[in-house]
Amino acid sequence: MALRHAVLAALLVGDGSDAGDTGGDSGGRGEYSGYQLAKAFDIGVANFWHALPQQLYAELAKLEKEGLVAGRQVIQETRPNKRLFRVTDAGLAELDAFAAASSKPSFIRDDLLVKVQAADSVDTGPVIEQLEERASVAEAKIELFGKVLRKMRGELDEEEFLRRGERIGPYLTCLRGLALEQENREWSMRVAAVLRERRAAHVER
Amino acid sequence: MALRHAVLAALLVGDGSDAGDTGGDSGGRGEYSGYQLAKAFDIGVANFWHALPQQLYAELAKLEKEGLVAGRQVIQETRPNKRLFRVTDAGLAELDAFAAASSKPSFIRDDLLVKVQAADSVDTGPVIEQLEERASVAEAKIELFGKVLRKMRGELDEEEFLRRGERIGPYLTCLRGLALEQENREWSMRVAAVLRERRAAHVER
DNA sequence: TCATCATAGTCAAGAAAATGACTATTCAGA
DNA sequence: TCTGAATAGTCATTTTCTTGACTATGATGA
Repeated sequence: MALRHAVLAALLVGDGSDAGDTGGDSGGRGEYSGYQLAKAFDIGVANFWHALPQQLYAELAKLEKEGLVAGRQVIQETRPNKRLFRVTDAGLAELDAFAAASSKPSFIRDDLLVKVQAADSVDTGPVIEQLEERASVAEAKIELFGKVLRKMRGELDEEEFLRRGERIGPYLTCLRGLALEQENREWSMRVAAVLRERRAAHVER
Repeated sequence: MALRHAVLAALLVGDGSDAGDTGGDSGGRGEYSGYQLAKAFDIGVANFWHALPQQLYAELAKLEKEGLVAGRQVIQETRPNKRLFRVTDAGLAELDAFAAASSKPSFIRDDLLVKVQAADSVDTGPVIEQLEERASVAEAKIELFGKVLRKMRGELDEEEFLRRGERIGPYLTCLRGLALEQENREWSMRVAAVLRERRAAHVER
């Protein structure tokens, strides 16, 4: 019972879609199809919540049945039809209650760290490769986040934006993603270097 | 099929136990009871792999059935009897294969980040409290990790240890945990401050 | 023209994980 | 003497996740 809140939070951000009707302010609430949501999840929310598209579709269906989101069919001619969802007032109330309740400790699971933990007992060759691969993926994400952040804050500088901007939630979580990936890159590169040196020393010996 | 590798990696570290027999080198492999493993997981492995005690017991039983770990009964008079497990050669081979295979992308899930993402639409009061709570928990972990790292490297300084120390895997993962918690603390404090300021501005308005 | 990508989903089986309760014993402290 | 914490586990139910399919259409590129 927790993916639901991530979905609600992601839906709230709204916009970023190419959905025709920009008319009618819905109280800062956006509209997404399951498909769009899946993509938004991938780049934004994935920094703190991982989920597969199938889960999102299933969760949206459940949320609709419970009245926390409202869906409407959009018939398209050039594309398959889709259903757009927006958060209802009940959904907003649910999110508010969630925010007030105590948080579960954060949950992490990382194969690569397990491999590093076992580095003294296994062949480090492939592990080094994976660390370098990860560092370069992190690098790419860092650039992406930089762009996303610049776009979100527009003309304002960061301090200014955080003080007066409307809708800073996604900005703050994106900052976290950025810091995480920077840390990820630093650590991966350092560990790769350490393991490489030790391999070299081992061969010479 | 992945918790198993985290368990194997954790078992390899070994030692830290008060088990009587320190005689007989087992090739750098330690021995743990399920109970001890659960505690070791909590402080060490939990930085990159979260698991409940029940899962560990279940996984140890499976691993034993498959011959990847070997258990032996230890009869105790002052305490309930226990079973100690050590990784077998087959277990080591399994870990090695795992290390060589490609890694799944890391998996993260964090309630508090979901709340921050929704910060523009919910009451931020409780969220601020939770952020501050998290910062202080992170602070405590930072100190703990500092101690653990100092203990692991002994007399040597870090560079020296990473070059010549035996068993650096757990050290490297602990470094990661440290960096993660530092980042966690910085971010939590900053976000709490930003949200506080905005609340204040909102009231004045 | 054929292949493949992007859009927009749905379904079902099986593995894994979370939850919550339950059994025992010993030791320390109120 | 009673309570509660630490040690050392086990069991069963439910929920959640993962895996791997399958259905369509339109646009893009070779």
